[in-house]
Amino acid sequence: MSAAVRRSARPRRAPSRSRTPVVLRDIELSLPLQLLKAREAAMVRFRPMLRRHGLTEQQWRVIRVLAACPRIDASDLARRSFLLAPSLTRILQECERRQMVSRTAHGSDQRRALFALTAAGKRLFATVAPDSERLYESISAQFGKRKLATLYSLLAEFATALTGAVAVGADVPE
Amino acid sequence: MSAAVRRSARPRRAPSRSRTPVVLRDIELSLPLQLLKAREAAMVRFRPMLRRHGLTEQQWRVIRVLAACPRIDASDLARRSFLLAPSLTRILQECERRQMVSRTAHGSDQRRALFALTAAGKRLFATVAPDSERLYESISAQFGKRKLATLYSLLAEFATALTGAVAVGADVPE
DNA sequence: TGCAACCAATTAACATGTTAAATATACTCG
DNA sequence: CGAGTATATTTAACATGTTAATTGGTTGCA
Repeated sequence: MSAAVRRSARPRRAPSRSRTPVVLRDIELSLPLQLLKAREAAMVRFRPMLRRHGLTEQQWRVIRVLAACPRIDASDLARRSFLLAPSLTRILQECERRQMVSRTAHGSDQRRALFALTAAGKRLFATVAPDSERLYESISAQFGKRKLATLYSLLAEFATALTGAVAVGADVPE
Repeated sequence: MSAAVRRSARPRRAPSRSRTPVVLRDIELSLPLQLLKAREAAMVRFRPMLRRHGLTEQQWRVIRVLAACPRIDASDLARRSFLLAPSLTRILQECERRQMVSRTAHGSDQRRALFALTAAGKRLFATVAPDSERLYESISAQFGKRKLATLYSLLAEFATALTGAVAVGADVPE
């Protein structure tokens, strides 16, 4: 309240916009932060389910990609699961140790390694996938399929606008 | 090419949708992943700038909040900077060590600690903020202010729809 | 052929994310 | 007042994020 008193005692001036004070826009207008919050709102639902299956979010991303792309090399796997190479190295080591993923040599290029789901890995995927679908559907229903589609579209546009335009893309083959 | 040959040799069938195979929707339809990609598209621009100033993304989040809320306690700071308490503990320790942030006791509640920017912390903020604004403006211009506003709005709706509805909110005062 | 530039994957080092447990202080109600 | 409960912060332990450096293998080309 004393603030209000002091305010009325101050000389009036136009509603800001005169100087350029060293005041950053409110942190609520940080897009990275809002993207993080939205992501966390979703992950809060997925994480406990994955945890019950003994998986981290990133391990599950790897398994999902491997379920769709058998015998993929580490670089492609990193690109598709959107993980950095050092993270992927550790994750794959753990997945191999737990016999979910197998590694084989790449015939012609000895630098590369090829990865695939083991039988146990496939079983795990088949077990987790329905739970994942259920959660996704419930989120989709709660938020609205229409709005969800719009959101996807805007996110893709945003990523394209920022990366595609400056050729920072992750998808430049050959 | 041999794949194309084999494909044409296969018996034709309706475009799926008959059984319910253990095939999760394509990973490109993972909202958490798309949110992460969009966020990364933006962070790729901010990180090098922050790094030049010797800051991590999270340290900068803390400093921004402190610049707007002098003398805030750790719980509020965690909420507003969207950091988990253990992360915040470590970040604040480092910020104190570097004399950017000071810690004082909370008069009535000895459990709490109050934090504020030091003079050096304020100078740092004043130095970094304009760079941050510039990058934000360039992103805003590149993506389009109209679309950016729509995106913000959808993200907020999404977070509210998912957390507000189940009272997982982070903002329940008193 | 041989070396220089390049490339895939890993390692290193440090910061943060995530969950659970520990510590210390505050509150509450008998 | 005091045991029991709740809250604020920290610590612990492990997984991942981030950048830089390293290790082996490949390729182009003199």
